[in-house]
Amino acid sequence: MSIYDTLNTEQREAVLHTDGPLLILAGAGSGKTRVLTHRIVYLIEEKGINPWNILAITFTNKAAGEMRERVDQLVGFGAESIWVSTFHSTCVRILRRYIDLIGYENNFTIYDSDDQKTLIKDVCKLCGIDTKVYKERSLISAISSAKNEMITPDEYEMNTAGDFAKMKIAKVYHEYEKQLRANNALDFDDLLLKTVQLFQTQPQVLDYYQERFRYIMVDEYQDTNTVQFKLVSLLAAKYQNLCVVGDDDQSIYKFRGANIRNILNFEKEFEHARVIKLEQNYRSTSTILDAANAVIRHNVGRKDKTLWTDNGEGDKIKLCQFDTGYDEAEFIVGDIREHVREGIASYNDHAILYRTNAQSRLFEEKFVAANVPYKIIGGVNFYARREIKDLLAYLKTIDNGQDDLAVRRIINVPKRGIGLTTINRVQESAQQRELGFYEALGGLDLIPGIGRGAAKLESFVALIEYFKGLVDSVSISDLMKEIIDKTGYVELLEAESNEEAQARIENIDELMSKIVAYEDGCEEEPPTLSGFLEEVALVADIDNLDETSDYVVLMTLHSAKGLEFPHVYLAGMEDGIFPSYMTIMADDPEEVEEERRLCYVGITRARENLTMTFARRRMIRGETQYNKMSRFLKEIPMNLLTSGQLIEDEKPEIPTQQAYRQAKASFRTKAFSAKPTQQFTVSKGASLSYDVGDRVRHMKFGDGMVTQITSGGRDYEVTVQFDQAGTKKMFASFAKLTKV
DNA sequence: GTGCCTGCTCACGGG
DNA sequence: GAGCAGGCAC
Repeated sequence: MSIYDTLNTEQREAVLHTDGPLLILAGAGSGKTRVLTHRIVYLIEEKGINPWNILAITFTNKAAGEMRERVDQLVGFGAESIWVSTFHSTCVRILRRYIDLIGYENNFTIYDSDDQKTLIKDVCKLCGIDTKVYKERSLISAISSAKNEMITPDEYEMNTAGDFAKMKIAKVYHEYEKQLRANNALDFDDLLLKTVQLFQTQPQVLDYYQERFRYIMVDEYQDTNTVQFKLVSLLAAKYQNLCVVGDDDQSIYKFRGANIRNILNFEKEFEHARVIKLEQNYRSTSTILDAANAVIRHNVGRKDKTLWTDNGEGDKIKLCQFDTGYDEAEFIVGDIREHVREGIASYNDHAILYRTNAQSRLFEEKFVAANVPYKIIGGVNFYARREIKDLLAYLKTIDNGQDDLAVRRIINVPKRGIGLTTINRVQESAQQRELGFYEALGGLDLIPGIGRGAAKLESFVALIEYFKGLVDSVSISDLMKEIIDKTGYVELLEAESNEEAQARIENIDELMSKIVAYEDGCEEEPPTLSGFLEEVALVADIDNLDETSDYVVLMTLHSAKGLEFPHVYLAGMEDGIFPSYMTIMADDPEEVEEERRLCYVGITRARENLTMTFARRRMIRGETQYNKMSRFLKEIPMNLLTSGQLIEDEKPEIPTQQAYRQAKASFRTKAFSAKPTQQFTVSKGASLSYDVGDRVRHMKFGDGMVTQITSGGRDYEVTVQFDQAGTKKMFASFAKLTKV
């Protein structure tokens, strides 16, 4: 009996098909990871392939680590020389070796989205672009999609077709690229794009990697974008041994460029590609699976497949409605506590999934109050915190003096009396002399008007040079200790002696232990500063999930991809939240389809129990919103559901005639009562051009009907039932509603 | 040059 | 509800 006997027919077929292109359409829970690991083992043990010749690309570092571990358990030796990593890590490794061939230095810096934003701001200032008209966010996303589609600034410029806005974007794109290059920095998209450009312009490098990676496997293929596809095609062009695994129904990253055509057209791109479908689900009960199938069936243009299972029917899916998000959180936390108390399950058997990170807050409150261990994945990234970014900027400055952003971040942190004026003078002088910012500090006497600032700048340079002198002789952790010591960073925080400063110090301690952990666990022979900074740049929040710790996990539906839990709660199942307001309002029906796929992902995370919850009203950014139950819930057949809380047919959200009268009456009594304080509001209210029952228009939410107007102190609180956006409560003076 | 206040904008997802 | 730019006083 061999390890391959445990696979089903299709799985075995996929494992044994080693040569030539192969597309595995693997439904949720169909054992694709098992197939991939067994395939690697088969290549090594049965086909005698050198592990060195195998490349496996996963979606997260965590998945990469797990895959290596599993292969390691199955093969005698050599697992460590298989190259298993994410697209981004793979590219960084290649670029660190060869990027000098396309005009960068090999110790380039990786810019995260914060750095990107800072740089774009600078660029806009430089190009005289008003960021009120052209939002940084949209500029970044325009540039990012261009890069994902491998459109260079020049090409972008040629395709503007006289479109004024596009010409502006082209200008920004040009300048942004110039600055990145000057800073010897790459953004996330560049990591992929530059690697493709490297391969396209340096045939000898491409040939080296084609020879090296004779067998290539790509997981989560449905979420690859155009440039990733190009990368894989280039690498696989010679030997054609490319195996991709994906599920078009789980494609949820269109917003960051994922191109679903990569999976739908695989057979066209790679002729003679073998296609194998894995449709048997080993994870969930049939009830859960039926619900998932029922939901996803509403999408058009998907590869036809139906998941089935011979797991039992299991429990029905619990559907619970609550008054507020607060009640929702309380119920879920209580439910989990009960499971644990009854010994049915442990904390880490439970996951709470939601659409947006902001939803985690209510849960956090309740978990703290209930003293239940929990872990929130995502939200504010550890490495995005100010103190961490500051200290890392020191490391970046020491590692790559060309990274102007890093230098400017720390030149006056902690405060050393170098103000904006001085910094701007240096900046100007640097530009004129075509030097980097830090370089320009070398010739202070050449900078006009620098005056008293010069001495301060000099001592800053001396400090950095001192650190640079340490790099080769001390470890990264010792270097960091020295930075903290010499700058007095922690000392200053200690002096503040408040809770916030204390939290920052704790974060710095955590950074120190992360550095030490890197040094201990580093695979590269001597741990390098660049190596550490790169690991920091490429970690995902989900990489920090530890399944062996006993805590309830909270995360977004996006983060949950690839995971599974016995008990899953899908919270906030409301139109406007999930599917999100933006996608409902979008003209493109594809947007709601992507949300539906996300729902499918969520449902299929559950092994035994699924609970879906929604609230009638909930506070969103300080505003009370009234949402209808999610359209996705209505797509689930009734016979699969049970109501944990009272559920009738959906409660009509539009108040009855009677309620109208009541609302109107209460408006009148309030408005015309004799209380002097309210007299004042009457005069205000008299200017309202609409009344209960009127149709009004809102700039963002569109048209709707006023259902209630109440006096809320200085202003009127108006409740409007919008045609598209649901019911919203807002202050009259802010809402700027017009009668239609 | 620094620190504080205010008002404004922005809130979907992430390597 | 939060973070940030810009204005202002010191």
